[in-house]
Amino acid sequence: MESIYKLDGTFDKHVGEMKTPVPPAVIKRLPRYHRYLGELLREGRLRISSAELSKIMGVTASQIRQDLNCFGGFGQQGYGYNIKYLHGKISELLGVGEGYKAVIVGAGNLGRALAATRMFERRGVNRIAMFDVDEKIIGTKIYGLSVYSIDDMHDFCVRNKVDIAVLTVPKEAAYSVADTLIRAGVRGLWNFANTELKVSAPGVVVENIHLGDSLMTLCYELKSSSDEEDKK
Amino acid sequence: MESIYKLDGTFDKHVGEMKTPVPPAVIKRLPRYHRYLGELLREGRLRISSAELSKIMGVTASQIRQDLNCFGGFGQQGYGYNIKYLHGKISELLGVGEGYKAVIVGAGNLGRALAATRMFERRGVNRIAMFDVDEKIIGTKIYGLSVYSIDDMHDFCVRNKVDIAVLTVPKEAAYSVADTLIRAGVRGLWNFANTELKVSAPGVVVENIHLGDSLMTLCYELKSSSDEEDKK
DNA sequence: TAGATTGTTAATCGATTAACAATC
DNA sequence: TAGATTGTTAATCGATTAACAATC
Repeated sequence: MESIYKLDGTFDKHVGEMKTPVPPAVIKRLPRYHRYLGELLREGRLRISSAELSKIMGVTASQIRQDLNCFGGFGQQGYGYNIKYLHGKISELLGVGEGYKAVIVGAGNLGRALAATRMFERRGVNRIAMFDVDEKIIGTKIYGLSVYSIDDMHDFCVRNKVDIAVLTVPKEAAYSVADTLIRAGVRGLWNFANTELKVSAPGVVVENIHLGDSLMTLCYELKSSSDEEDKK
Repeated sequence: MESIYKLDGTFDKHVGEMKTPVPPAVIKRLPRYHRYLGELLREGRLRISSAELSKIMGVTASQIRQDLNCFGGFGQQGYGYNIKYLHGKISELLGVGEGYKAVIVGAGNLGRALAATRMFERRGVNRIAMFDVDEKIIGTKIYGLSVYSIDDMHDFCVRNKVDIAVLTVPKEAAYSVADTLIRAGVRGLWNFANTELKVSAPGVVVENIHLGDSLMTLCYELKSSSDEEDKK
């Protein structure tokens, strides 16, 4: 079984031309592909077929091939997909390795929890500071991250060209904090405040997290599954 | 402008017959409707038209009417929707008020953060305990919740008929913890461990949370929006 | 070469939107 | 009643699956 893949992970075939705009449904699935491929990579696997990946991920092989083809021919007939190459390609598409700089605003429980994870490094995002209003913790370090006064946030973000802000503030504060951040040039808001941030500033993107929605979905499924039991 | 709605929120029209199975796309939207309607309710609003709600939520009025009609005629021609009635109906559908009992497994940063929120009460879910392996915190209380040894988890869950477990444990522990919980009769797993729990036990439902996926999506959008800027 | 597996087209399915008659 | 707004059907759009020819 021969391969056109070279050792350095490059590819002989002419690929990578972005064709039509990538469907939103495909984009939503990319992080999941990225996760699974990363795992396979860590296991030392070199290649995988759409059929095998489909079994692992619980989707159809057809969907995998269709999805990956939105970005150009990543695979090779008779061989499958090179895991390292594919993982790298998806990383690229998702902006891993862009070296984005992030700050965490709000050093409460959730802020601390996020400060403690390796989630950011893993995706090439650098956390460089935390901000809070609580005098007692300003000046301290939380998991290696310095906590500054929220009064210094604007200047800090301008000076350090911060790309992303993680909002773990009370919902009453969300809009004013977001406003300050956007005026300081921050373009990505990851919002955990208990409100849906709607921002119209051009070039600014927001990802609203609603854990409560997920809890509700769980309750719904729990209820549905009980209802079904009852029917029997 | 008259109304068929009575003061107690009931409804004269014959409604509520569940027709065809509700499309998954609609179910995914229900928590969001629930949130917005809850907010309108707190603002003291009594009724709303699909047109107005569509503006607030950023979806089409057509979709709202289509969605709500999956569950029966909740609205009234010429009047709109009664907010209290509609909110209650969606609560019911989602299983709010079923009085589910939940435990939090893992008293790390995220576990604490979840213990501190009012997210559970708000949705009628009662947290009744936390579990951890750390001797130093076993026996203490975190935001009013007693922390027990994970060794006692099985018996506790059986005795108290626990419905839902929130997993904030290291990913290495996730499967063994999940296994213990399921054997103790827990039927809903809300999984924050950094791995996708696949459970085949009948009647057990799992909601996997991958915050990292959301961060990646944010990076993707950030990158796309920069790319667009560049084009100009 | 023969076998495996992709890339891609065509068919199916489901979700969204538009339009308007029904009706409050 | 007249105006407003739903419920519902039909049209459109997008996403998924199936199938197979291309090709490594």
